[in-house]
Amino acid sequence: MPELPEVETVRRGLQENVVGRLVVKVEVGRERTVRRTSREALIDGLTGVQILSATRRGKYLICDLDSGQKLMMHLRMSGRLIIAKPNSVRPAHTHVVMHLAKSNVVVSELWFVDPRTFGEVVVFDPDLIETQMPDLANLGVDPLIDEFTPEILGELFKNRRGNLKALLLNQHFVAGIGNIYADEILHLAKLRPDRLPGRLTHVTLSRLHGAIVEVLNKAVNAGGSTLKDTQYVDLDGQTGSFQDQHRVYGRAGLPCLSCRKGRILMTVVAGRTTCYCSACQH
DNA sequence: AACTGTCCCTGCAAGC
DNA sequence: TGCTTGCAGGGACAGT
Repeated sequence: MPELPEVETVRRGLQENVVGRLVVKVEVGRERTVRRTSREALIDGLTGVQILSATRRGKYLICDLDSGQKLMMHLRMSGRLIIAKPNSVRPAHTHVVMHLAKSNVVVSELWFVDPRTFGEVVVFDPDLIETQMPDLANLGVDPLIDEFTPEILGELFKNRRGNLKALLLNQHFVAGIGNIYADEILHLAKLRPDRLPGRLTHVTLSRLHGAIVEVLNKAVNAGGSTLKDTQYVDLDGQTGSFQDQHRVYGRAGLPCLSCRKGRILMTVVAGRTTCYCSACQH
């Protein structure tokens, strides 16, 4: 599933292939992908507009447009952004197509492909972010962009109920972590996913902080994770390779690669399938 | 206020 | 073999 490392890999592809291009034509297939506004709003907001930047916050992709508006794209479960030559055969579930020009020559198409249709594409006015994009406006700390220290993590977790995994998954605290990386982070930090976050010691908070930064950075360097069911690929259709470094996700019943004593258990925590080591996570 | 459960949607795999 | 069923999951929203 696209989480922070996959979205960052896609962002780099946008930087390379889309920034500086002029959108000359926009097609919207399924209206559900543009449900936050409308088909007309997306077409009007993008046609004849130049894309100036490609940034990321958590799992959100945001592009500055020369109209003063911003483009937001979210891949959610199964969304993919693909760069293609003009008039190529499109895969099933291609819901938005942007025709991109360089020096007034159409050079490529950007496809938003999304089988499960949870993803979305929207053009919004940055002055209205609080009302139009409350989820984006209230996003938590991005661990690879914002200042992020064990102390900041401690402040975020102070007096919280629930469990560690639920907090890691909550985008209002730390932004960008999904189910796979939450499990990998907790395993590296040697913390049980159902552990209560109330009074973590400074040492524990430092370990968790270090694990968040390390896992996310390593995954970005590996181009993200491509799983069997979701077929995540970057803008050029390349798969990621971090799945080869997963130590708990998808390894239920197998021995722990870290401590070599425990087995990887599969349970449900925070309503999500959760894998952790029976021996080395406390 | 802050947490948990349900829903949205499709493709795939397991089971009968 | 061919159907049905269940599961996967990010985030909004409803419920507690």
